[in-house]
Amino acid sequence: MDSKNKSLSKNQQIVLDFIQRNKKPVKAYSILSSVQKKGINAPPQVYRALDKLIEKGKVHKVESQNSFVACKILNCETRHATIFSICYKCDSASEINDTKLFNYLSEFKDSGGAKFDGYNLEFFGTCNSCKKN
Amino acid sequence: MDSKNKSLSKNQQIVLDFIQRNKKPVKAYSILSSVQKKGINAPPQVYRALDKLIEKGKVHKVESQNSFVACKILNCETRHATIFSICYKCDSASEINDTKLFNYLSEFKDSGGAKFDGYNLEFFGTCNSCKKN
DNA sequence: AAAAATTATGTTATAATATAACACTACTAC
DNA sequence: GTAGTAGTGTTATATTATAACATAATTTTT
Repeated sequence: MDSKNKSLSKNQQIVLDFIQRNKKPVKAYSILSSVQKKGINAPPQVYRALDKLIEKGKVHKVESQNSFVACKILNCETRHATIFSICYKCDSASEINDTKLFNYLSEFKDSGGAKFDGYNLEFFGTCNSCKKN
Repeated sequence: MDSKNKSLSKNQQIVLDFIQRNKKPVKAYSILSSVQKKGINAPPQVYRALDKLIEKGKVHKVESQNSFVACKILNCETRHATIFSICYKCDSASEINDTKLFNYLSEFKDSGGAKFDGYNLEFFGTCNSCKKN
């Protein structure tokens, strides 16, 4: 077992393993049907695992797709500060790890001068592999 | 009828009127139940109107809430370049109209140097009225 | 180590969100 | 004036997510 996953429960680990095996974001019911052989039988088991994995920063939800993707940033703790680029042709999503943009958004203040607690940014475009085709 | 809404169909106008009357984002089925007296009876009628209103830039979808809000930016044509601040206590959402941030995101390039076609940014925090309470 | 509190699991049922498919109508545009 | 496009109405169904309840495992406190 991965040392950084030590604190995960059985179902959380099963769900995370599956998500990590996929390059693209996966849907909750796709997770469900893929882990039924491991003893996870019903939607609440998947959604509960997802909730905890998101809390722990292991997984992010791609809001515009209702899908879930593993965080590739080592020891990511930023539950609520995510930046994705999403291909509208093939639905692939990759996390953007751009320090300057990250800082810009983290420091951004509302009209009253107060910072926000978090953000979710999704860029839409054509991914490199779809551009070639 | 509002001149800038001239090209809207009957159902589109009914749905937009309802959304505009609400300060907060509204849910599709809440729209449905509110416009049944106007002759809209079924979900597809609402979702089709929403799709067109979004295309026309009159309405934006708040992805993290599955809700819909009227665009307050005059003659907004930016279907796919939205910035919201969302209160996680009361679920209110307001569109942020910050030219500098807008430009920053519009000019942002992926690792291959290509611009994106659009983006959706949602900031999360406590709105001013919830801060007071 | 026993009691209490927290976290996780398993299960059934159902709520909430969204679309497919089909028949028909209205409105452009040439 | 007919061909094409956009809009409407309807039924049924697909997809996404949670409520509610019973039980078990783990951790924390005493």
